[in-house]
Amino acid sequence: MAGATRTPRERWIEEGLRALAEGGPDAVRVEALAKRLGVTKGGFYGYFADRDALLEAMLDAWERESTDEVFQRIAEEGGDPATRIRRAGTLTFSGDRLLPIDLAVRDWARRDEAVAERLRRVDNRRMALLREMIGTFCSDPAEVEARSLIAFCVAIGHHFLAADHDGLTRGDVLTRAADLVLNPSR
Amino acid sequence: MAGATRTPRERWIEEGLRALAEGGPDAVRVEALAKRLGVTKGGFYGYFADRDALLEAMLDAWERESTDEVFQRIAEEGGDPATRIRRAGTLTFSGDRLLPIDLAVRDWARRDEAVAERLRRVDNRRMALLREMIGTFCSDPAEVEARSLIAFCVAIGHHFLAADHDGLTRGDVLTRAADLVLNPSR
DNA sequence: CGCCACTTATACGGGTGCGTATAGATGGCG
DNA sequence: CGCCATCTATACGCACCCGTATAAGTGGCG
Repeated sequence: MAGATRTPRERWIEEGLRALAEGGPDAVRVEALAKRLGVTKGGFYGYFADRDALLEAMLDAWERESTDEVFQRIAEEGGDPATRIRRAGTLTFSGDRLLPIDLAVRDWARRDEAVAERLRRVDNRRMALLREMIGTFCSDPAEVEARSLIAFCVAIGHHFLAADHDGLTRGDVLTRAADLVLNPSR
Repeated sequence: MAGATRTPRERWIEEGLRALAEGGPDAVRVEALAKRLGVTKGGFYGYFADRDALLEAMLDAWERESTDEVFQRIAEEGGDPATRIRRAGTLTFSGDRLLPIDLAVRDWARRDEAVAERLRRVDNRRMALLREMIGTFCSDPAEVEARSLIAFCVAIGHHFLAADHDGLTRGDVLTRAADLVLNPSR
């Protein structure tokens, strides 16, 4: 039918990331992506050797997007330490786009060593940012590391928690928790 | 070949949970389980209407095992608040058995509302325990909630983190983090 | 021992998905 | 206009998996 409308490589990657976010790696199926793109899988194998090649390309895109781009925007804008930490968290863990992908990758990494290696690179850059920020008000290196780990764990972990908070909203409790972790006087 | 060796319902559930822990819900396949059990799927449908029935039974078993049994053992043994929190964490999140299942269920719950509902029940019981323990040294309800959330998020979240700690081990940092969260003087 | 209930093996139809092969359609470019 | 590279549709073989039907094997019990 078509031939006019090209379906470039990037579109396959983007649709793959969407599938990953919604259903995990097992949901990334060539024929399903093709259907959502309105084409058949005919052209897919012109861009990718096989399904694994797509998964690699997806991880490449995710890794770049969730480190370089985020860090660039953090650097451009300014603000005090706590504000910058919150902004980094917002950029990475809020948008409807990156967050679900991030969570899916984390679960994926538990079963695939290559994915775990990529996640390590990403997380180490984020932890470096946290250390830098928290180091501005905390001098004990061990405590800096502990507070950084706590902040990171809360930012990610709360998405895996289903508990209620007895009248309080999750947002309320998170705000209070951030005060405890990111406030020198506590 | 056999007929002597029965493959009771519980064995299917157990093998299903193992598959869930290793590969997520999509890895729970009737024929694959049968192969690992050394039988064919012939007998499976005598115990379960279909694959979904097995998944339900698996979740039933997990829910009971990770609440009632853990809480019973916590109650039997004693100890001060912080010790009991740590013991609860140890029972649930350490053993090689329950932990991977727990993490897999958490990711599963992001995509299945019925699973999320079960997880909510489990997490609420765990949060209640945390509140009780932390309430013994902290009087502000909002702070109790915040500290409880932090403790829970760290216990779960650190398994989804791949960051290194610059000379320190993850265990070192976790110990320090626990001090910060579970210590009244901090 | 010999029957019966229970468990299991085997075979089948239907469905989905991967990767390949091949033919058809399109748009740019000479 | 007409050719060619590029993208696309279709069809195929293979493999996996679900759920069902049916036959064969086992142990317990009379």
